[in-house]
Amino acid sequence: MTTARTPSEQLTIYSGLRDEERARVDALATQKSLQAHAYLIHQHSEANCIYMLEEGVLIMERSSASGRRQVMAFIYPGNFIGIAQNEYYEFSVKALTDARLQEIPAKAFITLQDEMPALKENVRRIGGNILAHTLDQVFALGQKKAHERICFLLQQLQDRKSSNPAGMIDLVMTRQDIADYLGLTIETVSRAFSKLKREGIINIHSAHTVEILRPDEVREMALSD
Amino acid sequence: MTTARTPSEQLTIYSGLRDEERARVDALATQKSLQAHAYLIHQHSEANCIYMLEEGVLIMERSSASGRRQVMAFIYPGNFIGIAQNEYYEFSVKALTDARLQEIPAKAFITLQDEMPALKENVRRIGGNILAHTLDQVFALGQKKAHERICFLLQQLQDRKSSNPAGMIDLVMTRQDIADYLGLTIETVSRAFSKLKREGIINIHSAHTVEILRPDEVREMALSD
DNA sequence: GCGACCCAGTGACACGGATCAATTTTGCGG
DNA sequence: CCGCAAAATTGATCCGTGTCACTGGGTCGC
Repeated sequence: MTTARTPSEQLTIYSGLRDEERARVDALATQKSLQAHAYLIHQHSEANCIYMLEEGVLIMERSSASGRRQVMAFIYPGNFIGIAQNEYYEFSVKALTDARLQEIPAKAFITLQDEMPALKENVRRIGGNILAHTLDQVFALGQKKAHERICFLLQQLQDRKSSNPAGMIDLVMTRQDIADYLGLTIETVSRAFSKLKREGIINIHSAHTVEILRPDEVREMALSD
Repeated sequence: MTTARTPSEQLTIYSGLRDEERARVDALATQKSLQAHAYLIHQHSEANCIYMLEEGVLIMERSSASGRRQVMAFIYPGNFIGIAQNEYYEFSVKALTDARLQEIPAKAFITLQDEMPALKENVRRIGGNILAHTLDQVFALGQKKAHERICFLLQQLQDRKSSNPAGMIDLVMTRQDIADYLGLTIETVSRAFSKLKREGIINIHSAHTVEILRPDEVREMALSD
């Protein structure tokens, strides 16, 4: 979803649940941890579990037979995986950093929703947010130029609570990951960053740390409505 | 979703419901009809209803302040609108032809799901299909060349039961609609069609009727995994 | 501390798609 | 059936991004 639609308090499956209800959800969950570069999900595998990320950053990607790769999302703490899934995952999920997450069996989770309307409602809304995010991405890929797509990404990262204050953004992912997320090549990503820096819109402290100097212009270019 | 994932029988909110359950859903619905070019939904309006299309073809689009337009989907009979929506619609929906649809108040529909797990499950799966479709579109826009995107669209239209037999496809939409769906210009769309025709992959009977001559090659180019 | 490797940045050039312009075709109202 | 307007096609040219090649910098292992 775009910035304006993002509520300041993060929506989770627990939102608005009573303590005993939370306990029932927690009872289904098991802790899981993941090392950097390890895979959590392989494309086309059965969608047996849903996941909630607690710490670290993951990347969701799809690769085609012809070897092309599209990054669908970067996943940050508080985000969910597999919540709007049918029989099979249609993407892989890999850790960019060491990560810690909760794993919940999909079947049991779905059953539990039948008894807990509040939980069902949370899931529904999370699903809505995921779709909204994906539609924003469609707009960016279909309509935006390279430097605007970069702003689209920067704005998304900025909007996540995990980002540092004062417009400093930590780019955990590589240029290749960014390129595959935005439908560009690494060279074009690099040049777009340079262009934004030349124009004084951002500052590049290191390849993985950029600072937004003119947030209004970044937001303007990122917008899709 | 891609072809392989499309079940031959169409998933609706009624799938697997008992007669008396269907009746309860139907009790919420009101018939609505729409003339060609009329709007059903305006971007940013409150998401009060969900819709099921019974007849005709609709287009789902988003326009930005800068005047750019992205078509998110073409909607055919049996498809749903607004089922994975949060507070506001983030797109407009317009009729391409005269259309007839069922309108169901969102609030009541959500409440009804609390009492009917089978209904809830249908909605969940429809939501999953919508997301899958949107992820396919992300892949196409991010990774595919013009003529491959055209095949992507042709394959989608082919997969809908409403299309005529034997590879004949009726393009209800204009070249501009196609261009805005695929992130191209009308000229590029036109040239891509010509190229596919030149190569003997399709035949163009009229601007709005194309025939797929080599279905395997079309599918191959349309695939995203 | 040195070399190897990986990642990022940049320049030269190529190419696909956008833009601009002209023409043809289609669809529709009279 | 004719005439007009809108839609689609086609050609010429331009521009943004991709491709290829090279360089620099950071990191890790030895």
